[in-house]
Amino acid sequence: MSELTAMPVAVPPVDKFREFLLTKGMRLTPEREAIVDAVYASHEHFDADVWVEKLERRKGGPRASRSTVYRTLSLLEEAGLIRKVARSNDREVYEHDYGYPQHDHLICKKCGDMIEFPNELIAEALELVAAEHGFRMSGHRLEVEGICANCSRPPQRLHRKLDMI
Amino acid sequence: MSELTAMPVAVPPVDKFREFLLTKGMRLTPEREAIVDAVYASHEHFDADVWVEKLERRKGGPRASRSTVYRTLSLLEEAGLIRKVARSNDREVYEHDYGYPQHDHLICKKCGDMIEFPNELIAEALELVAAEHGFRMSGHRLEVEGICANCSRPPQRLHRKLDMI
DNA sequence: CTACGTGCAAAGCTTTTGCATGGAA
DNA sequence: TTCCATGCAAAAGCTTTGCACGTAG
Repeated sequence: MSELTAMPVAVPPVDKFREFLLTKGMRLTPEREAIVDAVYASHEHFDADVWVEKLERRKGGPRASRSTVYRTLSLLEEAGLIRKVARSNDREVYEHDYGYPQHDHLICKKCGDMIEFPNELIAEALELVAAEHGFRMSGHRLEVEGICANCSRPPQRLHRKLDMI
Repeated sequence: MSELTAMPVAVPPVDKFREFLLTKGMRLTPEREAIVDAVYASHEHFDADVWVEKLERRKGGPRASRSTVYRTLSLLEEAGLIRKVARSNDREVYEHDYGYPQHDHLICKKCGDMIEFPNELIAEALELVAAEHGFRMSGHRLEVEGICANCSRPPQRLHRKLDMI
């Protein structure tokens, strides 16, 4: 997630989450808080296993079991804090959906890289389509598949000068 | 798949498939043919299990095992005859990608209905984005999520006249 | 005292794979 | 004879769930 800049947010994710939980009569436990913190510590894409690995046998700080991680990710999604962007290696890939501008992804079939791009144009087009169909749109998932610039470039030698001889 | 009209195709799917298999040194077996026929018998969306159920213990006509169905669907996808459109109930959902105009889907979270819409605008936007990034696009998958017109309409009585009293 | 949460292990699912058998070229 | 394919059953992998135990309120 290198191209787009994070937007400053008024309410920190944790608070947003606590709020959401309240409306459902649930609590912000240390485990849940640990997961939100972890997830929002960086803007990288991630899957459930990333946090299971880090939180299950953690030394310092609160731990969280595999079940709790999965359960909490579902809650975070429901709360609108994260969203599923794609599938990779049979795993759901998530990213922040709060405090971050709308975008979609070009996914390289070769190296697996995910390139973000802002999607205003597409979002507008979708608004139109939805309106036409009386469809109350709540979100979308767009995965564009292909080969990225790097991977489609023919392999080059490290020392360009040699080519000029 | 009710909104868009099928386009007449010069080469029938089976032939297209046979052609594809040839280039890979593979054969069009009765099992494979049965699966293509089944898949192209209607324009409905489908998942692997649909055909496993129908073909595994079929009485008349050629059968095909679960493995063969999965393997053949992969081949059909590779051949460009079908494509994955979405996931539903943890299953990949496919549709025809040959002899059918390009489109994407509005998916109703309530009734699960998938509404197709032509996607020229979006395709164009994607061409642009891809070009900007030197990305060689080979396809995309767009799932628009929300509530369809039917499901968002408040429940109505069958006899409208009663409402007019 | 009641309701919500956690962790563990087991179950659930779809999809993939190894392997022996069978058949086309 | 030599590959390619099939079918069966087992494996793989992620994700979900049942259950007993804790604990906040």
